[in-house]
Parts: sequence; structure tokens; C-alpha cells
Amino acid sequence: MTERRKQQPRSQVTKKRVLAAAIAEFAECGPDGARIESIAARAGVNKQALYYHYGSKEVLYRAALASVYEKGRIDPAQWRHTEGSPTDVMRRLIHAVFEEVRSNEEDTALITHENRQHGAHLQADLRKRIQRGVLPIRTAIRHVLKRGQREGAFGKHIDPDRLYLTIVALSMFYFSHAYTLSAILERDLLETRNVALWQEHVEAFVLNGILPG
Amino acid sequence: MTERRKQQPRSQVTKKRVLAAAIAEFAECGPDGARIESIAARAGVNKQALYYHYGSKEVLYRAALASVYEKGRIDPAQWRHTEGSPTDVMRRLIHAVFEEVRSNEEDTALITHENRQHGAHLQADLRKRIQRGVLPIRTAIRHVLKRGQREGAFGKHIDPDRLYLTIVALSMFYFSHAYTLSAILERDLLETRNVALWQEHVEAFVLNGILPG
Amino acid sequence: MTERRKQQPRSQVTKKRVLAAAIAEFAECGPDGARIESIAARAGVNKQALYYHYGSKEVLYRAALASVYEKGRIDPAQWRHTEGSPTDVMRRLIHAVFEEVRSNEEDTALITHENRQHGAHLQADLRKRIQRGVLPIRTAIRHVLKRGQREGAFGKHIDPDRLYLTIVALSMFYFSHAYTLSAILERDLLETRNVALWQEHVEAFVLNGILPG
Amino acid sequence: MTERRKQQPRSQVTKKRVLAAAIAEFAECGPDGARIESIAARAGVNKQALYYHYGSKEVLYRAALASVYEKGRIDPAQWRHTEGSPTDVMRRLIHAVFEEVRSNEEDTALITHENRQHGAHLQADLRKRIQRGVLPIRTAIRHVLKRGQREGAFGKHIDPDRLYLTIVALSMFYFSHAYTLSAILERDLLETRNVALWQEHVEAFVLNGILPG
DNA sequence: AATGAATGAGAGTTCATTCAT
DNA sequence: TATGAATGAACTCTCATTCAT
Repeated sequence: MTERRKQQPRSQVTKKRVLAAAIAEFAECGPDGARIESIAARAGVNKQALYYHYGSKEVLYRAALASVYEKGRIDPAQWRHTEGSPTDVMRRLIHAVFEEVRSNEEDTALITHENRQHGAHLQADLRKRIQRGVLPIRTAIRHVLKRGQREGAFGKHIDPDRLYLTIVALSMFYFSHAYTLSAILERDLLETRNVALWQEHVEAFVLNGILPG
Repeated sequence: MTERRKQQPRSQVTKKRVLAAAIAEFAECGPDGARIESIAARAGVNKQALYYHYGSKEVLYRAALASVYEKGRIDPAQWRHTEGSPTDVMRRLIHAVFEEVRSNEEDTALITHENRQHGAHLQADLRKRIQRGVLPIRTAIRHVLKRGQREGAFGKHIDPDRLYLTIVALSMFYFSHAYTLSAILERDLLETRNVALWQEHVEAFVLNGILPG
Repeated sequence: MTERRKQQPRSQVTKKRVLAAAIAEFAECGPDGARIESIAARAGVNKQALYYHYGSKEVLYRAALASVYEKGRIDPAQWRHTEGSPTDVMRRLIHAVFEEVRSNEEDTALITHENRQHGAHLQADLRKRIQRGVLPIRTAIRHVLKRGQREGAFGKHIDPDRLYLTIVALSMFYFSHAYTLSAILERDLLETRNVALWQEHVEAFVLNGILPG
Repeated sequence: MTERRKQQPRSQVTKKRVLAAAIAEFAECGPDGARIESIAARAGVNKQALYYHYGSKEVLYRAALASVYEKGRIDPAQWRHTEGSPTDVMRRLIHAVFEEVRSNEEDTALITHENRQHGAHLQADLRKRIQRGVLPIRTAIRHVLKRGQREGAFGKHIDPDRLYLTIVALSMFYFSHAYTLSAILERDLLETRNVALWQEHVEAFVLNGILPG
């Protein structure tokens, strides 16, 4: 293989570093708290570079937001052909969703911020991208669920989207509200041990919850 | 009717109106997006009044945050003596939590904002107040759960705090992330009909999830 | 006479000083060249004071522009009853217009700037104010002209507005283009002596020009 | 036709297009309002091209300004040998000046801008070029005036430069202040019909004004 | 000769806060 | 208690200019 470095010209590198810095800043401080200066510093570039590449704080925020759903982490094909009982596969699916949430704090933070803004930036094109982004996982859940229902492992009445919502809620809420919840329960929910316990709980609880009535 | 105005001197009224306005503004815009000017306008008072009564934006924010957990809506005594099977009582408890979340959007918003700030304002005294605020509901859940476990209605392994967390997560997350979730599922989750469906789902799902294995 | 100082509260004084400073700065530098900071410095106030009192640079510019035509310097009644032959009175009118132009450099500058902007700020209300501002002088000219025409001193075909335009052009252009004209003619047109000569010329030339054919 | 492209190498073409764009931009927006980016866009070249060819915005502005007086539109020789009575020739001269002003809006705008800047850019060399630029017309006026004075058509006391100034003032002011004047007189002075009327007026008025007393 | 990318200075504006009454 | 006026710090964004290719 020959050298191909030219494919990533300096400008593209800068643009990507700015975006990464923006994602971090916006996740940490929100759209209002985020500072252009701070993003530039994080990216190690001049303030004006942000404007050269993105034009405005707003555009940059939207780019950061869009990036969240564009990582295509879960391969639906992979899940359709996973071996094991529906219960086993479903457990692994739940596990995977939780893992994704756990390992992408910034994404959760960005999504939460956007909801605090009443989804003000979710224009048509972004909605499309978001839908595409979560389609794989929704599809995977639907397939496994259906199989389990056919085989009698899961209750017939379970709705796949509601199940998806349930899993996501139990996963994301734990992280998105960890600080007040920690204050309430008087222990640090973000401690590795506690996260692991909650993860187990989510898996067990959901699986129990979808047993046939 | 005798004069009783002295019990609520004008100054106290002003202070309360300011707080109400602050709660609304902070819930809507977050600590960074909130504007002193806007709070004053909402309260119908001079900007300077905020400083006279609260001293700074920060103090006002903390006051707004503290107010959330100080409404003491659920009476534990009431629940201890509620008639009916553990399942029935538990169902009503879940229903009550969901109702509270549903009808107090501002509170959910404030709590979410505070978590976005990594709980930066949760000092010792506020943590205490928060704990006291949620104690009734936690207690109620624990009691009902215990009774149900004794009577064989619920699984022995269920932890009351984890159950509490589960109910709260399924209730609050739906509202706190309604905008992106609506974009994903291509329907308005805040529509009355959809909220009702989710409420039913939460009740059924949790009750199913805590059945004895 | 009792003290009445309260009628000019401090705030009004500040506002007026800001306006005066704005007129000077806008006249000197134009809408684009003018600096908010510089205006504040001229007025001896804080930069933010401009925003408190006027809201934006644009509003301030408009206020400066409007002020030009609001000095009501020429009293039409006075001119209608001026004694002397039409020629004498007309000479004095021309003299008065020239004097006004000569002694209000800033106004000429502001007007010129606005024309450079293609009258972009001349909204309906400002047009009205401008018209009202110049009405007295136009009226005076019309009256004297008519009288002279009746008495055979001036040509019948002279149009009053065209005459007004002619006088204004000969007066204002000399000052508004003094720098390039001075370069062309290789002498300083703004020198007192040269101004006086031009003033005489304008009077004589206009009076000669409106003689009956 | 043989190849002749070498006579106007690409670089020279670019330079000219940049200058033309600069004249347009500076005329329209003034030295402060003009934008390097906008000039480049008008010229259809890269921003950096301006710097390559001219070095700075200031230099470019000066070049634009200088270009105004370098068109040498009026040929003095032509006028010296024009047939007709002094009055006829003078009328044609006035007409020519007016025409030149009318058909070169950009030039008037640039000159006006420079006067707003108090002639800050009129350095020695530029003053020389300006003087040379207007010399033909001044000479022509002087010659015709002198002939008319000899023949008794014009007043003896008329000064040629003052006459030149008068004609230029009546011509340029109409265009340079058309917007406020239109607002005052409540009709669009730039309308073809109105321009024509004014042109007639200027010719008649000047000719009448220089009649022997 | 020309271009895309980068930069530093500074512009207008907003905001929390304080002063004076 | 309450208010209109004032302030300084900071923020987003613009612009002329330069660097590297």
C-alpha cells in the first residue's frame, strides 16, 4: 500500500478537530453555555477558523448534533443472524444498547440539551438523519422480538417501538440524571460497580417484563 | 372578614412572584439561557427587585432548584393504609408517580438542567432537602413492595430503590426526551393519547417486571 | 423664577449629549466609519449608555439624521413681512440660506452621507419630518418670487422649487465638495475670504439669472 | 485576424477587472463600507489577487479615485474651433458637462466620498492628475467666455473659474443629493423626465446669469 | 499568477450587576 | 422597598491581511 496522506488535506483535519471540540463543548456546557473561544482553544485553532469552516455558532451546533446519530454503531444484519434463543439474543441487544449509551456520554448530553431546547434545531433534514441513525437498532429489536413471539418466548402484546423506548429510557436516564439520583440515593451512581449493577438490572427487568403474561 | 393583609406583606408577595418567574425561566432556558431581564418581566417587577430579594442570579437559580423538591406531594401515611392487593396498590403508586411527572414539566426541566451541569449546585443543604423531598415516595414503594414480597406477589430479589429508579426513569425520560424521541418515532409523543398509552405501558411493564421469576 | 432644574433630569442630559456626539461622529466619519466607542468617548459616557438610550447604532444614526431637519431656523412669517423690493428681499433670502449652510457643516455632511447610501434610511416618518423642516424656506422663496413676478422684477417662467434647488445647490455643493474643488483650483476654498467671494457670487448670479428674459 | 493576445496578458486583464470592481464598490459603499471580499467577488477573482496586484485596500482606493479624472472626455481643441455664437457654444459646453456628470454616476459618488473624508487621499501626485483631468473643460470655458465677453454677449465681470464651479455645482449636486431632494420635493428627481427638465433649467439659468448686467 | 486556509485586531451588542434616588 | 440609569466584562462575529502551496 502506498502513501495516501493527501486524501486528508490540512483543511479537512482542521474542520474535524473543530467539530470534535464543538461536540465536547456543547455536550459539556449546552448551546448557551458553550463558548466559541473555548471550542477554538480545545481544537487548538484560531477563533476565526470556526467561522471559516462553519459560519456561525448555530451551524456548528447543528453539525455537532447531527454527528451524534451518524455513527452507525449497530449492524442490523449482524443481529438477524445471531445464534441463540430469542431471550439470549434480546439480552445481548439490551446489553449492546446500554453499552453504547454508557460509552458515549457526550452524545447523551447533546441529545438531552436539544430536548431542553424543545428540539428547536430538529429540522426536516436532521430528523431524517436521526431516523436513519436509529433504524438499525429498532429493526434488530423488532426482528428478535417477532421471533421470540412466534416461539412463545415473549408476550404477544409487546410493541417493538415501546420496547425500544423502554430500553433506551432505562439506559439513558440513569446517565442523564446521575447527579440528582446520586444525591437522592446517597451513593455515586457513576461508580463502575453501580453502573454494572444497574446494567444487570435493566437486562433482567426488561427480559422479565416481556415474558408472556 | 377582618383585615389579614399583614400576613402576606407586599414584599413577600413580590418575592414569591419572582421565584415563580425564575422557575419558569430557568426551566425553559436553563441556567445559561435564562435572562435576569426576562425573569423580571415575567414577574412584572423591576430587574433590581431580583437583586434586592435574592442577591444574584446564582442564588435565585438555587432557590428555583430547591423549590422542586419541596412540594411534598405524596403522603406516605396515606399509602401505608391504602386498601387493596399489593399489585393494585403498586399500580396506583406507579400511576401517581407518572402523574406527578406529567403534571410538573418545569420540575423535570430544572432537574435535567442541573444534571447537565453535573450537579454543580447540589450542595450539602440542597442534597438534604432533595432527599427529604423524595423520601415519602421511596418509603411508600418500599412498604408496598415488602408487603407484596411477603404475600408472594412480587419477586423476592427486587430492590426497592432500583424499583423506584425504574419507575422514575420510565416516567421522566419520556417527557425529558420527548422531542428527539418524537422525531425518531415520527409521531408526537406529547399528544394526550400517546402519553396515556405510555402511562399504561409503564404500569403494565413494571408490574410484569416485578413478578416473581 | 424658581428653580426648575428637575425638568432636565440627568437621563435626558445624557441622551442629548449622546445625540450630539453621534451627530459629530456620523458627520465626520459616515455611517460605516463611525465607531460606537468613539461616540461614547465624545459624549463622555459608557458605550453601553448608547444602547440603553437608543438601542442600536442604526437607531442612533437615524436620530442624528432626523435632527438635521428639525432646527426650524427660518421663520416664513418673518420673510413675508420683510420690507424692501423683491430683489432686496430675495437677496437676503439667498444670503440666509447660504449662511445656514455655511454655519452647519455637520448637517451638510450628514445629508451627503445619507445620499451616498441612496437614502436608505429615509423612511416615511423621516421624509415627513424633512419636508416639514424645509417647508418654511420653500414657502418664503415662493412668496417673494411671486411678488417679484407680479411686480415685473423676476421672469414669469421661474419655478419656485427649481429656484430653491438652485440656491441650495450653489450653497451646499461648494462646501460638500470643497476639498476636491480646492485641489482643482489650487486654492483653499474654505478660507474665509474665498467663502465670502463665493457667497457674493451666488447672490449676484442667482439674482441675475431670474431677471425677466 | 492574427493572434494579438500577448498584448493584454492575463495578468493585466485581471488587474483591470479588479480596478473596475473597486470603482463600483467604492462608489457604492464608500471607503469604509467597501469590502475587499465584495470587490473580489465583483471582479470574479480571488481575494488574494487584489493584494497581489495592489497591495492594500488603501492603494486600491487611491487607484479608483485617480481613475475618475483620467478619462479625458472633453477635447479643448474641439471646442476652440466650434462654430456658432458664443451663447450657442456655451450652451453646448454646459450641456456637455451635464451629460458627463449624468452618465458617470460612479465618478460623482467617488468624488463625494473623498470630500466626506476631507480629501484625505489627495496627495500631491493625485492633485496633479486631477488638475490635468479638468484642465480641458476649464480651458474651453475660459475661451468661450472670453470670446463672448469680447463680443458683448457675456458680462465683463464673469470669472471663468467661478463659472466653471457654478456649472459643475448645478450639475453634480442634483445627482449627488438626489435622494434627500426627492424626499423634500416629493417626486423622483432621477426620473428621466425630471433630469431632462433640470438639464434645460441649468442651461437656461446659467446663460441668463452671465448676460451682461 | 493564483488559491484555500489561517490569523489578530476590533466591531457591535448583550448581560449581570451596581449606583443613586 | 422599589426604580431608572449606568457600568465593565464578555460574547459573537467581521474584516483586512498574510501564509503556504
